[in-house]
Amino acid sequence: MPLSEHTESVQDYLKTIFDIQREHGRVATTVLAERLGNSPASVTGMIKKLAALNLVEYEPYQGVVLTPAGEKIALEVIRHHRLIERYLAEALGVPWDQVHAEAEKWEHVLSEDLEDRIDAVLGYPTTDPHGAPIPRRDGTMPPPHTTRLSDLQTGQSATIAEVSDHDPAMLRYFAELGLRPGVDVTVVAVAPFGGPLTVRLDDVEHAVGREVAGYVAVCDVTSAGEE
Amino acid sequence: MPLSEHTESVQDYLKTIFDIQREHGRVATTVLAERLGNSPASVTGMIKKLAALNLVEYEPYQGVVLTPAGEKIALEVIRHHRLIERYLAEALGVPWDQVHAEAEKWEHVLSEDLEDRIDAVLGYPTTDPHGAPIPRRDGTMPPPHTTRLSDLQTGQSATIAEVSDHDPAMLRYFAELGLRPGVDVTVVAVAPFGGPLTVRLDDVEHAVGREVAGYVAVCDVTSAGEE
DNA sequence: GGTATGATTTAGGCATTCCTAAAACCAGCC
DNA sequence: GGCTGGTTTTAGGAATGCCTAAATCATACC
Ligand SMILES: [Mn+2]
Ligand SMILES: [Mn+2]
Ligand SMILES: [Mn+2]
Ligand SMILES: [Mn+2]
Repeated sequence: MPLSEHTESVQDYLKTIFDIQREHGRVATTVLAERLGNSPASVTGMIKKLAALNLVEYEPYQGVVLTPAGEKIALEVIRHHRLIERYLAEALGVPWDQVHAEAEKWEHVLSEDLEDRIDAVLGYPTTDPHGAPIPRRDGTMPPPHTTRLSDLQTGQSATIAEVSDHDPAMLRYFAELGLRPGVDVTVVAVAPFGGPLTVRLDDVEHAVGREVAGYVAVCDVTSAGEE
Repeated sequence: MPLSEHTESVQDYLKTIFDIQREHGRVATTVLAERLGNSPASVTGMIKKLAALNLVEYEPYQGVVLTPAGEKIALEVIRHHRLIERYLAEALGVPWDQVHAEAEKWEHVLSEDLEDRIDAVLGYPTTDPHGAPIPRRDGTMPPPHTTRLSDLQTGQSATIAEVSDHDPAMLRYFAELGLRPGVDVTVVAVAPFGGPLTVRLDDVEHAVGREVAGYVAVCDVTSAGEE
């Protein structure tokens, strides 16, 4: 049952359900509708179809959860998406704030053969340009990074793991700051009352809003003085 | 009015009408239906829609001709298609009998920005892997080659200009023969009663059916003894 | 000039996927 | 335990693009 057995709509629903499930567990109709930009009524309709295809478990009024079959397809679509983003950035020089839109369409028409060729040309990468993990061919994927830049305390250092890829303007802002996956960051100060963080990137200090810092995931956190 | 203003279906209709128009002039409903794999009734329906959009001139029972607006879109789709084929073959090593299927889908979701990047990476190519001309950005395209390999007489030589790309099995056959655009070919013998041609390619002689030779266009024809 | 034949269009339907408006449901609160 | 506000589903409909079967048309031939 290759990807092409399902419509673009079904693929996008499953991918989105997968994303929401990672954050919220069970997926409510309204949340899914909001994320997809469709009306809740439309989402109820499609959800019933997905349930009939055994791609989600649906409990009326209680939202949905992916079945193993649904999750498998979601991971295939996400693999396409992230491999394409990586390829566009690396091989064709597409700016990282534009790769998402292009991948959103191409992901649905990429053949398995071309997927493999792209994977090989890139040297079997494990993350997309925003640091998000690329699902493996066998349908496994590393767990997401749970620590956010906004969780760090004054004096702590970390490595940027992943940035949110849904707002192109925010991505351009991150690029200006030099804030990209793999770069080390140190929190110099944290303003009170939900105020900004002052962070050092490449020996330059920047003040970053608390909310924006919530869109950045980090790893390898160390406190001042630690190894 | 970018390509994306029109559905994939409309794009494929216009592209196919353009192709048929090159060969037959006015495009009959049945011919279009045959080429698209749709029923004639469906084609009549879509044709009316295209006429309402001013993309074709439609005379009931007399078929259609593209308007300038329709031709412009057709050429944009064909440009996408052929640039993609060239890119897949050159940058990703996709065999030339497989590029068509991949391009058929991707052509509809390629952004203008990515089109330009691909064009630049390839060094602004003028033909696809099968030798077909790539329409220019300004919507112009060189005329097709009209002389076919099957038109040559014994003793004549020529250069392969273009091969038909619609039958993957035939493309694999051509590849085996070393028959590809740019290669020189000499007709050693022509069998009577519509029989095969004996041709020399790379100093090796092959017998090729008359019908198959009709799917190969040539240029720079010279007769034996000529310069 | 009538007529058969094939090409084309019309008629009626179906599947997808979306919408708005109205009804039904569920949970938290008094 | 009933109200109520927000969530979710149902009802009814629209657009797109395809189908088959049944007219209808054009034209080439007798
Ligand atoms: Mn998508
Ligand atoms: Mn991404
Ligand atoms: Mn196509
Ligand atoms: Mn081609």
